[in-house]
Amino acid sequence: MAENTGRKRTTSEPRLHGEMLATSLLAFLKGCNAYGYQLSQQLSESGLPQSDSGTVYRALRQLENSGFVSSFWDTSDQGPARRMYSLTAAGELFLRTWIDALNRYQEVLTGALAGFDAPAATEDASTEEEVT
Amino acid sequence: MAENTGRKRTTSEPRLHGEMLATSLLAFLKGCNAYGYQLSQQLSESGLPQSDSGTVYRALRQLENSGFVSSFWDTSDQGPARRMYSLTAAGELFLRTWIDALNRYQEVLTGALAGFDAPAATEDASTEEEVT
DNA sequence: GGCAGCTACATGCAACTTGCATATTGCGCG
DNA sequence: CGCGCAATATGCAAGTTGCATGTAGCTGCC
Repeated sequence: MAENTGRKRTTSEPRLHGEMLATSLLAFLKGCNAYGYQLSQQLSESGLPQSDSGTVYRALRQLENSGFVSSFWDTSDQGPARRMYSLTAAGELFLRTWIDALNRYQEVLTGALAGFDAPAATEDASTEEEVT
Repeated sequence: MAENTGRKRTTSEPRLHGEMLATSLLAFLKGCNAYGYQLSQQLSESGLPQSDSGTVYRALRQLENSGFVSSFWDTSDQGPARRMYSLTAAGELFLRTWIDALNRYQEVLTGALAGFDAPAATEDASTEEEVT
């Protein structure tokens, strides 16, 4: 049974992944160093969509390959060894650049809504001016 | 020539794709109906990262499969037929929901920056300041 | 001791996505 | 007519992801 493995088209809730996951991780690492399990849990409590822990670990490895984070094995504490991650200078720069692009993106989205809520000749008419 | 097909790891600039591409398209369609070629060009001028036209066409088809846009062939004008897209009610709802999630996402990112510039008691902050 | 359960990380697999090149069709133009 | 643009579509290889599962170390508990 269960001949559906690795499905993507099911009706499961959306998951955080890709660049948004990567940059969220960078953002958390800017606050303080952390390891994967911890970051995975912070994401769960962040109000963002849920993320898969396997995807989180793989995202961290990719960020390391890209030089945006660095890691070392931490065996100083009890329990299984943890891979501690910290943000690099390149990672910080990338994060800032991303936030810039994000602002443009958000302008596109909210700009569309503004045009909707104020109908009446939304052709090329810039109706409102700055009235101070 | 060019025995590199389908590469991904080359040093090309980042491209807009995935959910951010999809929602940008929805946003543009909220302003007015349009066809793929047009949307692809609007994206080029939007200040967002570049996007591949093939990816744009496929994104529009997926949005249609998901019920977020609808389309019909427009042969009213000269030139090759165009597939005109328009936003559906479901698409509008999805767009609003996405924008909500986006705001949380942006709080995470900018919150990290703020916490960095103003370091002080985050969680379990060792409140041991200079106590003499 | 035995062993369930947690922490922490990792991976196999099928389905899905994507960048680039290329194909197709209809039209205007010199 | 041949050329190029407008407009859409697709083939392919490489990359990405959700889910399940596997590994290993430690703790609690009887």
